[in-house]
Amino acid sequence: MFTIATWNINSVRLREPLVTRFLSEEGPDILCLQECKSPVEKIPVEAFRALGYRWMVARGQKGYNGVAILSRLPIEDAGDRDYASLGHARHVAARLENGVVIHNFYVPAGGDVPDREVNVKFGQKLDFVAEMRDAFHADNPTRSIMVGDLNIAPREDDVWSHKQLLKVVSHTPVEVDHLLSAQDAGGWVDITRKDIPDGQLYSWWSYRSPDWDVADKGRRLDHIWASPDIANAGHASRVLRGMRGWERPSDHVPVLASFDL
DNA sequence: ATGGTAGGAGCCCTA
Repeated sequence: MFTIATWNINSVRLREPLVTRFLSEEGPDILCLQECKSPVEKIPVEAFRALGYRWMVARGQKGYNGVAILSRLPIEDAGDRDYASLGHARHVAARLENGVVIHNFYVPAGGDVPDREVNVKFGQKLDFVAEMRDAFHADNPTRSIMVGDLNIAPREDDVWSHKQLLKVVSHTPVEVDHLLSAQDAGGWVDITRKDIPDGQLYSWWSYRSPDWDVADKGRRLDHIWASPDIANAGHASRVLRGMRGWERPSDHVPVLASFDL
């Protein structure tokens, strides 16, 4: 059995103390980070190594994006793909000794206007997810787990107001269609919603909303999916809402799951 | 219809 967590950290260097606190308190076997905003060589690996996280597979760039997989189980680099040819560090994969492959994604946020004719970034987001769909269709993933900040909240109960967010990037029908097509192409099972099927569930609250806890205008942007052959092994999903209230928090909180593999 | 906050780089971009 192992546990896996995904967390958009919004600067791994600034929030090194939060990462070490989380690793100490929760002790996931694998932690997938997004928005590290750091070249790989400047990620504070020694602090993580001191807590037993001896392995890291990462892709980075200065200032933007960046994905890393920290692990206290041995992992090897399983490559990356430049979805939508953006030249961004938004995907990396690692392989455990038991053959399970972990994909860590940071899907583009997509800008403010949900129209690719007037907002290039929205088109890039749709293209990115369409290429994920094509890759999953071609690869037919098995013994695989995919996690990350997908920047799309697919279900009505993944947002604070379905009606008010229908034209807000992250919950528009075209984005949801793209995401569900990618999920379907790989046969991926949404482990978080398999375990927590009912009710409002969020992993992100904007920095711009003070009083985030009371207002609770959240969205579920962070996901853990499993290939269909191992979906039954996934269980014990959690979303650590309380961490949004930590000092100098990320605007995202960790999502966790366990796998009996 | 608007503005609200945060991080990194470096006087503006992205989220």
